Amino acid sequence: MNDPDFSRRIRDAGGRVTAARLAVLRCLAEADEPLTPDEVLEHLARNSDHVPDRVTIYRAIDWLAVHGLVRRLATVGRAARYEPVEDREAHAHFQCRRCAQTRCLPAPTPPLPPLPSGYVAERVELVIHGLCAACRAGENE
Amino acid sequence: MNDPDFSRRIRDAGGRVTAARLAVLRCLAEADEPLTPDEVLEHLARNSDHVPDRVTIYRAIDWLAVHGLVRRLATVGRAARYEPVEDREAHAHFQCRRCAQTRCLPAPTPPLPPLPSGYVAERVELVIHGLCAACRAGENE
DNA sequence: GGTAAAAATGCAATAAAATGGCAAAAAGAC
DNA sequence: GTCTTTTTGCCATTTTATTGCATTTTTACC
Ligand SMILES: [Mn+2]
Ligand SMILES: [Mn+2]
Ligand SMILES: [Zn+2]
Ligand SMILES: [Zn+2]
Repeated sequence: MNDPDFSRRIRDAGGRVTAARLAVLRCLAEADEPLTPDEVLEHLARNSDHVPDRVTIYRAIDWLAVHGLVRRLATVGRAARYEPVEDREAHAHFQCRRCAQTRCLPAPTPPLPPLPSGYVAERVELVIHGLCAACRAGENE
Repeated sequence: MNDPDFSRRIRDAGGRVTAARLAVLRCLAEADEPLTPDEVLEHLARNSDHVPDRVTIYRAIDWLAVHGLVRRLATVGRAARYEPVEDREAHAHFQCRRCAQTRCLPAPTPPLPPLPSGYVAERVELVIHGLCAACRAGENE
């Protein structure tokens, strides 16, 4: 599956269309929640034919982020999480403090608050911290 | 300076009042922006008499966070950032993508959006990503 | 299709941030 | 001051990410 849209977006961003970039981008687009680089590697190891090196995944994600095809979320966990930048309006995320699950919420991002002079905003991010349904149910384990 | 209020809050939380906990809590309270554990260590190394071990700082911060005296922010950088939990209403933060400066904004946190059923929110966090005044000025360096 | 230049990759080494184990030290109750 | 429990310091280790460099892949051009 050599999705022509992914290829085009990479080419339009001025980069070379490589197996690693396509695989990473497709992986993030198919996931229904933001993934860590390691989770991307796991997914590719299970579902893909050619599995890129871990460093290549880091570099591919990084390139995609710098060129606006994916975005890195602010997280409380140790690992970074990424999601594809798509048509969908920017939205809020829920982060479970127990299992670190991060999931997209329907809520749109709130409006930009006033900033100190000279500061320029590029993105507004809303993070809800709490317990997911599963963790709440089994909290006393 | 053995601030009785900090001591009391630690004791009320059920812990022992130690030099490290007091120093870390005071450091975060005196800083005007959220700090990383390493920045706390630097501050203490410069301003304090007894400088705790790095691991002790991690453990003190962690204890303070678990007991609600400080809170950990969601960040895009690799290092965690903490700020004291004080009287002040929960507020938004600005994170500079170039220098990683994180600063408190006057804007209060927006209301909680609807969550999937079974999910419980404990905190709402608003993060503004962009460029700080200094980085914007010198962006082409 | 073949060739050359530029960009991307794999692999090993290294760095940054955080955590775990354990004996020694400090804190608090008496 | 003594005793018990908690905390600390030190060292080793883990997790996550980055860097250097030779090799491979991509793309532009013929
Ligand atoms: Mn999302
Ligand atoms: Mn703040
Ligand atoms: Zn959970
Ligand atoms: Zn800046």
